[in-house]
Amino acid sequence: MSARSLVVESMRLGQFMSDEISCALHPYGLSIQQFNVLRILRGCKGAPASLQYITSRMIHKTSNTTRIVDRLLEKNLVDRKPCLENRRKIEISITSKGLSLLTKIDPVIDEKENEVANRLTNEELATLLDNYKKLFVTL
Amino acid sequence: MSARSLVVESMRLGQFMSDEISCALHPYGLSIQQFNVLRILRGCKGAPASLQYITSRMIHKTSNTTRIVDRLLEKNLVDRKPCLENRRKIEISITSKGLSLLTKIDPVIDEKENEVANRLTNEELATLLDNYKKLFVTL
DNA sequence: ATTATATATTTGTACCTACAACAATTGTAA
DNA sequence: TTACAATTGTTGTAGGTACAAATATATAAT
Repeated sequence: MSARSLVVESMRLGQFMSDEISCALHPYGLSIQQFNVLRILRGCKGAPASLQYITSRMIHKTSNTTRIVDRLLEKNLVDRKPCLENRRKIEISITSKGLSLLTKIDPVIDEKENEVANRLTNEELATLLDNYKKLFVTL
Repeated sequence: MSARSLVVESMRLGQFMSDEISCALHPYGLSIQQFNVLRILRGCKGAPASLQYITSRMIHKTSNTTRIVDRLLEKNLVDRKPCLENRRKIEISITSKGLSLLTKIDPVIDEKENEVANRLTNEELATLLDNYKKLFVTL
C-alpha cells in the first residue's frame, strides 16, 4: 500500500512545487524551464555555456533546450553565438536584460521557497532531503 | 539553502518517479496519464464516470481529459456515451479490453513501485509520507 | 586521403500541460 | 417566460517532454 503511495505522492508533491514556482513566475512571462535556463547561465558568471552543458543541468533530462533557448532569444534575455574553436558548438550567455530580470524575480522565488520549507522543522527538512537521496539511486 | 533544495529536489524526485512509471508503461503503448485514467475508471467498478470526475482525480489539475480520453477511445480501451439524465455530461467507462490490459500491466507497476519503496525502511517511508502531508497544505 | 565513428545541435512528431475562449445545456430569478 | 448565471465539455494555442531521425563538424582508424 505505502509503496504505491510513495510513487503517486512524490509525483503530486513535485507537481505542487512546480505549480508554486510557475505561478510566481507567471507575472514575469517566464516558464519554469526558461527560468531554469537563465539561472544556469547566470551561474556561469560570464562564461558562455553550450547547449549540452545547459541540458545536463536541467530537471528534465530530455528537455529540448534548443527550443527553450529560442524563446529566450526572442525576448533578448540570452545571446547565441557560434563557437569558433569547435563549430559544432554554440555559445549561449545571459544578457544584461536577462540578469536584471532575474534580479527582480529572485526575492519572489526565495519567498516562495521559504514559505514552503517553513512547514517543516530544520530536522525534518534534513531528513527529507536525506531520504530523497536514497530514493534517487539510479539502477 | 535547504529551502531552495527542497523545491528543486522535490521536483526532481517527482520527475524521477514519473520517468520510472512511464518507462514501465512504454511497452504497452500507454502514457502515464492514459494509464492514470484507466485506473480511475477501473476504480469505478462498472459505474460510468463523467469527465469532470476523472479530472478531479488526476495528478495534474489542468489535464485536458477530453483529449486523453480521445486517445483511449481510438484504442478501444474506453467507451464514451452521452448521459441521458443530463445532456451536458458524458459517461465514460473502461472496456473489457481496457480491463485486461490493466491486468497485464498491474504486476509490472507493482514491481517498480516496490523496487523504489524498498530503498527506504518502513519507518522512513512512513515519515516521508507524513512530511509530504505537511508540505501539501494549501494556502 | 578515405571511411567510419563520435560529438553537438537541430528538426519532426506524438502527447501533454496550462490557460482561455467557446458552445450547449441546465438552473434560477425577475 | 425571458434573461442571466452556472455547469459540463470541447476547441484553440503556446510552451514543454520524450523520443527518434537528420545535419554538420570533429576525431580516429585503415
